[in-house]
Amino acid sequence: MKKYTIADVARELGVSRATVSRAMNGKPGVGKKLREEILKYIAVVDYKPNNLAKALSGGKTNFIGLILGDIRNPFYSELAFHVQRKLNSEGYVVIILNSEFDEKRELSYVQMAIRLNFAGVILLTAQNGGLEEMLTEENIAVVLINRFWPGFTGSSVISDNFKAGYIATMHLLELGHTNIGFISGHANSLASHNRHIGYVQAMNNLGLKTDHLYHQSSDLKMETGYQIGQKFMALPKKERPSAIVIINDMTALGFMSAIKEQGGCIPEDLSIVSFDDISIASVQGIDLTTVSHDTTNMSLKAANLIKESIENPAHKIEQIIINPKLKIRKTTRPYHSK
Amino acid sequence: MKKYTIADVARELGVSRATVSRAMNGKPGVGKKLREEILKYIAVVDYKPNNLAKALSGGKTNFIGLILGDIRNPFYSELAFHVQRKLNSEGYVVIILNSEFDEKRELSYVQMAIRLNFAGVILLTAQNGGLEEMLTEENIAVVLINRFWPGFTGSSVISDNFKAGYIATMHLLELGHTNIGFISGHANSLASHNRHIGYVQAMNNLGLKTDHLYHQSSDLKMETGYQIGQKFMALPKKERPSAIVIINDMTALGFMSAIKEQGGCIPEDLSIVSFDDISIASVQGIDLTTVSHDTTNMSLKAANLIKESIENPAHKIEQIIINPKLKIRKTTRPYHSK
DNA sequence: TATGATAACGAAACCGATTGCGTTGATTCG
DNA sequence: CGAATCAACGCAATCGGTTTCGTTATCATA
Repeated sequence: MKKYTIADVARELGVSRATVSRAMNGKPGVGKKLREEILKYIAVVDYKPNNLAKALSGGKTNFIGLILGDIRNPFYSELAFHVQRKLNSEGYVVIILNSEFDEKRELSYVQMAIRLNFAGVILLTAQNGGLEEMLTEENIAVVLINRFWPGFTGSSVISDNFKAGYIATMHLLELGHTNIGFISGHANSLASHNRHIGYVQAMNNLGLKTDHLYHQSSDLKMETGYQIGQKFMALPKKERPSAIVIINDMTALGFMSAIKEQGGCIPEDLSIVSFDDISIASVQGIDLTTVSHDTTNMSLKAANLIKESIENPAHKIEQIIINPKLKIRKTTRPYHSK
Repeated sequence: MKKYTIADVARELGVSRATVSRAMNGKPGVGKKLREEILKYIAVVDYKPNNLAKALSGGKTNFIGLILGDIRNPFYSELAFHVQRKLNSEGYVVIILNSEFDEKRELSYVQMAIRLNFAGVILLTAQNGGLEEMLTEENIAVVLINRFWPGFTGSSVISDNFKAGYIATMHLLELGHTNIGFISGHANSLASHNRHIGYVQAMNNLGLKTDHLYHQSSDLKMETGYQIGQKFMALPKKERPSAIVIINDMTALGFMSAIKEQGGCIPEDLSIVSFDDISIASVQGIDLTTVSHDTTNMSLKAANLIKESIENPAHKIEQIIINPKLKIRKTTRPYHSK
């Protein structure tokens, strides 16, 4: 595989490198005939410009960073998959970065992205660290998913998390549950916050107070859900709620696993509804009742937004809201006392 | 965030850029005292060299490509997570690339990696396309996971897939099953091939022929497993095996889901053992009997191997074999006729 | 026909690093 | 004390592109 450089192409064709560059990039300053000749030659020898050099001079790479919490969480990996597929087909290279929900790591990734002239970053993690000032002044496109901060001037795609929390809770209320617990996510997560508000709202609508109800928080991992589940089973029965809204499917999976392991039955003893609708939520034996965000759609929207804001600097800023849908499966059932 | 360049640092310190470069990279040609002064200054202003420029001149980036089939598959995402974490901590940026099991895409990723002066690539996908000649001559480190080709001169880490197939099958045989089916993976996958050989060997040891037994193949996706499961249930009962060895957990999950949906019971009607031991395999309600490869360990080994072969060109080539372990859970049970 | 405008192209600087080579100064040795 | 040696450093080329600016050729217009 011989590596062609722009100098090779220029030499072979007897023109200057500048001309080849202009011809490739569709810039004026090259005659129609010569341009065609150059493009044809480039196609024949399969010359591809070196993106590193391009970035060094031109300012931007074709790299897009996708910063997320943990790629092992199917919700993230499904999003990442579709974002990557879409953006690849548009000529970008997407770089998945696991922050592990650590603000420091997230920050250092963003710094790297800026230093390496990434064309853009998509921020998916829940934190809201000191990224604002850093990102707004820099020449880098930013798209937020399920996240926002005051004064953010880019585009974003957000699931209507308030509604998600609301419909999840309403479903349980309609089944007759009143003692409904909540397991939230990271303290500074917008998604978690809004889902909780939706939950509180739904409860309040029926005159139910949530202050003293069961409340835990998870870092979204299955293991953590498992631990919370173990502690739950250690509770006296009368202190247990009859239903719980859980911040994400993975936590719910771990939680349910602990419950069943200790002899608990779902949904007989406890109804559960969570969020994300990851693909395994629907397998038989799991059958998780959960709120779906239409991950594929979210990914595509985010990919389009970042593409747009990179390629068309004067694009209009959009804030896309994804409509969550409740998928009723088998982890919820009508309330029955005792 | 002011962007420091090496020229800034040099100017501030009143030395040449060359000296700064040499000081940073631990190369001779700088006095002890001056070197310390430079390093201190660099630390204070938090200057980080631009990797793009570095790559352009020096030849190598600190990028390592990780080419895999589909990040949505937990087996891959778990591997990717640990590889990335380890290599990050060593100063590399790992770029996850989804081939979607398409040889063409895999090829184009490898070309990209070469063109962009990636320090190395880790190949995880099952294919065996025309990568050999391309990779061997290029100045790029290569590590193979669960994959090999004749004449490959790099390091690799491979699960003992023959043994994996063997112990999976032996487990079923010991439970009294004799009519044992097999669902394999991609046709050109080494892992799939060797697991199948292990299966055949175990069967043959007991004088059992496998020629006319149930045999399907999957592309490792859950949906595909589901489809295979549906077709399975359409079979007359007497044509169904009493146990099946399935190439990976995700296929097994989909398969089992279809079985249960159609009223089948596992393990009562059908015993199943698969491979990978992804984290959800152990949740209550799934309890998949599966063969574990110690993913974390595989990842770490692979990360170390590529680091070694990048940083120490005269490294000795290693081929690490991972010992698979059977995790017996609840999808297998003794054979009972009718 | 002379003049000005415009399009097409090349020369060279530049992006931010690394590195080969040349120069300087100090040290060592005869 | 003079010469050789060597460590320490600066200069400038280089990587592979882009972009500014200047030059030349072409064409239209007066």
